[in-house]
Amino acid sequence: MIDIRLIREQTEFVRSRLAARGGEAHLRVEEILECDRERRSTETRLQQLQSDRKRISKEIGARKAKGEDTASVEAEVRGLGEDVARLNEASALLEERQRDLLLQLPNLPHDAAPLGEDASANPEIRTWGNRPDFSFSPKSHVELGESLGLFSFERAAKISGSAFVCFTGAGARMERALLNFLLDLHTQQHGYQEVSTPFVVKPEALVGTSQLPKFEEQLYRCDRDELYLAPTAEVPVTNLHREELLGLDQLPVRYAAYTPCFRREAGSAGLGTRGLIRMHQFDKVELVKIVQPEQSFEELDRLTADAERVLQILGLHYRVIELCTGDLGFGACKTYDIEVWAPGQQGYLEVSSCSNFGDFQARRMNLRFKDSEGKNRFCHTLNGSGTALPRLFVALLETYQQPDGSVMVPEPLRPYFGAAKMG
RNA sequence: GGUGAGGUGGCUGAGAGGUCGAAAGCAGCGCUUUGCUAAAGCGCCGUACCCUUUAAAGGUACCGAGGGUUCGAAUCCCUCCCUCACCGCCA
Repeated sequence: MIDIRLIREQTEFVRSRLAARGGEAHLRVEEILECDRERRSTETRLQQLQSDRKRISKEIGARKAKGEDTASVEAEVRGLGEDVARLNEASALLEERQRDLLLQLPNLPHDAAPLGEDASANPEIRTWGNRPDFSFSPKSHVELGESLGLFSFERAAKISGSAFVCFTGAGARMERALLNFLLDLHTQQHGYQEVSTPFVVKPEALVGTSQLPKFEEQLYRCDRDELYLAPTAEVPVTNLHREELLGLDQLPVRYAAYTPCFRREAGSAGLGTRGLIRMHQFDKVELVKIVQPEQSFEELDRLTADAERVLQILGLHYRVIELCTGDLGFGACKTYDIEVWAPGQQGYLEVSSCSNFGDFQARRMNLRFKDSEGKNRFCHTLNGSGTALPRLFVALLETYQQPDGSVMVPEPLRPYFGAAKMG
């Protein structure tokens, strides 16, 4: 959520930053300011009336204490009550409307974010490793996995429909191996604390991290209980500290968490044809940080490096791109995507998206800290995948496939997987 | 699911229709005194919003949430949420 005072006082700056995203957000600014003006003038009138009422009521108390008659004064103040109630209602309505409008507004891109309209304008920041050479034509993970009996889409479809998968045998074991490998790496070598949260969350939590109110159609909802399936661990983990006032000594908070992620993928066509790449449910290890504002960009670089380390250890070629203003997610002010090379796809797959949200989420969830001068300020929040499991699985299968259709397991995974190859 | 007890500032905890934004204690900040890994005394010390300015002053609201009664609600009434205890059910 953007600070209404910033919008009020630096209107042109806000408008131009929003315009850099493309879309229509910047066209809403005038509407918000109009609502803000009306709200404030209503509040001022209300408060004047309340002040009058309070003064007179105190006088009544004082007179009664002296045993004087107060009937005439009471009659005088009685009429005020209705006016107060009316203005109170109007003011509450305007405040709610202003909040709704602000919740619909995306974050301002960071000043240094590259300008651009869409993904084609995302600059490549760096690459690591090289595309592997094959003496044969590399197969897709779908073909490899199904012939090795690692997973089945057909069986998953029987129980849950399309775009679900059931890992089986060595595939199920590899999923579990990757999970343990990732959590161990981040908690033992990168300084994250492991948390295991509920997977089902309240709407307030989703408002806090900004999936709601705008992206409701992407979420699985349990209507009877007003709960949603978490689309990413970002939601439960960041909201762990909602409505809190943290001490400086508690920062930075660094969490690593495994959760399944549930996404309706409404509007995505041809979902079922791409194997493990886009599914309604997938596993992910997420990294989340809550930090002081002064440190958030440095922490973003470290977060990205921590996620990259996964691919380096597994020997997978990847590149890092930065999202341009037009491709930036709703709540992010700066984002790096990590894309791993998938030989069977002859393309890069996004396995991690590392973002700094500035105080955008913290304002929504009222997450603050007490700074060294004793002032309460909003924290900055960050998150990034460390990493998504199925796409990592895809890259491993396609990168380490052998001519005979078996797949070598990279050395660091062997203790977790329990064997040197699949098949 | 049932019964009971509770939800008050960063924390602990009083208050039971008017002078209560709310005692006291702890923590924190400042000063004083004495001195070595500290003690005592005094003072300050909630948040949000509004107005005016951006320095200070002022105003309004906030005692789990939302309604109601009243000239006036932390205090009385209703609904809901949460916490704790016991019982029931159950991985």
